[in-house]
This record gives sequence, structure tokens and C-alpha cells, in this order.
Amino acid sequence: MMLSGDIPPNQSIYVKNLNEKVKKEELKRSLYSLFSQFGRILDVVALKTPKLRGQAWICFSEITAASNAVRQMQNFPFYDKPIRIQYAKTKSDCIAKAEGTFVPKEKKKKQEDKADKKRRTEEQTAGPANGTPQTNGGPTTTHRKAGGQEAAAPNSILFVQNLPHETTSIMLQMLFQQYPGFKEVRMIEAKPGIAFVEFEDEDQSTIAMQTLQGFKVTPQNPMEISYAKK
DNA sequence: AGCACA
Repeated sequence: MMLSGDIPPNQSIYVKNLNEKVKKEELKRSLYSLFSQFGRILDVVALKTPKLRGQAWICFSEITAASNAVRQMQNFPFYDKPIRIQYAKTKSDCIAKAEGTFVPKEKKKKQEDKADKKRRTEEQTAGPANGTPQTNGGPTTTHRKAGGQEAAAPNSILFVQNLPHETTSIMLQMLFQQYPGFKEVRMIEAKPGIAFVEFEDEDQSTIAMQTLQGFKVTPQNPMEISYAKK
């Protein structure tokens, strides 16, 4: 019995019933945060065209990640709306690219111009086009250097630094609420790039800190988590 | 409800 509307498993998932008020970039980032718990995300695609708003595609590097996401995140309340998830109906371009089977859409222009062909052969001789999937995102086990700073004593409140300035407390909530004992995220308007995340006790905050330490909110923003000063 | 790759 194949639920999810008879769509066969796919490395990419199709998410609908998304809150259409959320801006595209924020939406993509939040989806990235929410779904990286299932595995490496290769791409998040969201368009705000009339036909495509309220929907997104998330491309995983493994089908199993997609399967877990479909099952476990069904109806997850996201920006006040329960999301609906299915497998994508077709293979995502980013997956085809990684496999080397990508063939660009040829809808409008039938231009088979030689300049383009030439460019292609030049690329082939110029070395590998790097089919390696990006390795950004996902919790990292590597430890931040202490940076010379004295580590604060264990605390149920975590201090998070090196966040992109566009980070919202909802995005952080998506990340931290997966850990037991999560209470709340606090951000300070006047101090972008940092946040405080409170847990019930310091054992729980410690687990969240250890697992999310170095989590890349963007490729250039690994989270630096420490205990807040008392 | 709506399956694309801005």
C-alpha cells in the first residue's frame, strides 16, 4: 500500500500548505534548518510565482532521509500551518546534476548555437566540473576552538553566536526544539547574530549544545554555542 | 490546491 498519493519514493520531497506570507529566503532557511535533522540537504527550492507559492522541494543526498522526513514531519506545524509532505514527482535538477545526467530544459529556444557547444567541450577538458554535493549544513561533531575565552560554567541557558543576521527566533526554535527540555529562544533586536536558548536544566542544554555545535545555518555560519554566563 | 529548478 503506497500512501502519500501513489508517488514512488524520491530523494526529493514536495512540501505544501506552507505559510505563503513567509518571505522566500527565510522560508528556505527555515526549511533547511527543520529538515537537516534527516540528512544532508543538497538544495531547497521555493518559488513565489502564483502557481508555486506555498510549496517547496527539499533535495536530500539519500532517499532514506526523504522517507524519514515524509513520515516524521507530516503535519508538522510550521509558521502556524501543518505542512503536508509527499515525495517529489520528478527528479530534481540538483540530483541530476550530481549524477551527471542533467539535461537543461529546452522549452523556448531551439538555439543550437556553436558557441554553446564549444563552451561545453572546453569545460570538459578544463577538468572536473565538481559533481561533489555541497557539504554545508547539518550538525557537525567537530569542536569549536575555545578561542582563548574561558568557558562559562554549565548553564541551562545557551549562548549562540555567529548567526547570520537574518536569523529569526523561529528558525532557531525549529532547530533547538527537537531536543528534550527546550523552553525558549530569546534574541535581542539590537544585537544581531546572537541568541539565548533556554532549556529546563543544564543536562538538557548540554546535549543540545553538543549535537548542534558547529551546525551550519549557512555554509559560512557554523553556530558557536557556549553556556550563557550566569 | 497547486510538482519546479529565477
